[in-house]
Amino acid sequence: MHAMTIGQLARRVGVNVETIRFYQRRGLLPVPGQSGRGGASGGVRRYDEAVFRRLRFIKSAQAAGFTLAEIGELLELDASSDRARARELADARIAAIERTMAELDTARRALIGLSRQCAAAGTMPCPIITAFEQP
Amino acid sequence: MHAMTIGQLARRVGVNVETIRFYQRRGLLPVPGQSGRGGASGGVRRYDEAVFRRLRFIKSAQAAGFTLAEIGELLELDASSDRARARELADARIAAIERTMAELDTARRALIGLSRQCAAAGTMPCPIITAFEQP
DNA sequence: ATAGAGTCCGTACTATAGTACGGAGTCAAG
DNA sequence: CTTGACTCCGTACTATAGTACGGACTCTAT
Repeated sequence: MHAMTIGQLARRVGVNVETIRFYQRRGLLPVPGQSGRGGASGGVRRYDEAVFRRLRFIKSAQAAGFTLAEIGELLELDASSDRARARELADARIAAIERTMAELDTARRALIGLSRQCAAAGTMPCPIITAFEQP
Repeated sequence: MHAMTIGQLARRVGVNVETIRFYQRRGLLPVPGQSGRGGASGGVRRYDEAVFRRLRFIKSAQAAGFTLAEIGELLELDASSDRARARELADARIAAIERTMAELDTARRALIGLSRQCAAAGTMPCPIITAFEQP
């Protein structure tokens, strides 16, 4: 199941081929050597399970809200096994997530109330619009 | 309290002067006429309460997760009083917020568990790193 | 009346996360 | 042995939301 081409890898993880190349340029993914038997540098690069897992790692971490820069750092920590720093990053991310969630919840409650008011005809200026004019 | 300069307006709302100019270019804020007594087009533009409220609206809506494009639409709806469309936008935003919150909560729970595991020394490969290698 | 702060305006640049394009080379099947 | 799909690589472009810069002008206070 290993030794995929870039296209197979991309399909398997559900990303664009160009995205993989972009991650390579950013140093997030290794660039395997070409398997052009002979010499110089011809041939198609082959990707193994390790790269697959690494790419999946990037996508999971991204879903957790890490930026590519932070993910890069996590990947380096993997090599250096600096657990304290990894925990630091995780804790910072948890705090950021909690702040974001609180903000989103405020906005959500406000919008739900507004949508209901708006649905109930009668009030003349649209409450959704006017609500945001307050501080 | 009205008839502010752009800098006063910016300070009052807590944005950069350049940001106001940017919103003007995007058509989100009106560009008042210059008050250069005389003629042509010299002088400093003056901003009144209406612009202040509009700018505050933009910032509030943005905090609720609306993009500038959506905010532009909301502002146009204000003029046309298309309540159904405003409600549509609000409801779409509520749904998007709820999806985001669910995702963030999943990530948050995962990170909390990982951070705890990582803190409890013993496990050799850092769990924060390895966890993201799973699907 | 002159200095200094602030404004006007256009253009250019930043960050983040990709997407798209085009030519050259490679690989597998018919 | 050629066709067609895929890959390689560099460069360029996209979207979103601003920031920064520089010269000319205006306004206010001393």
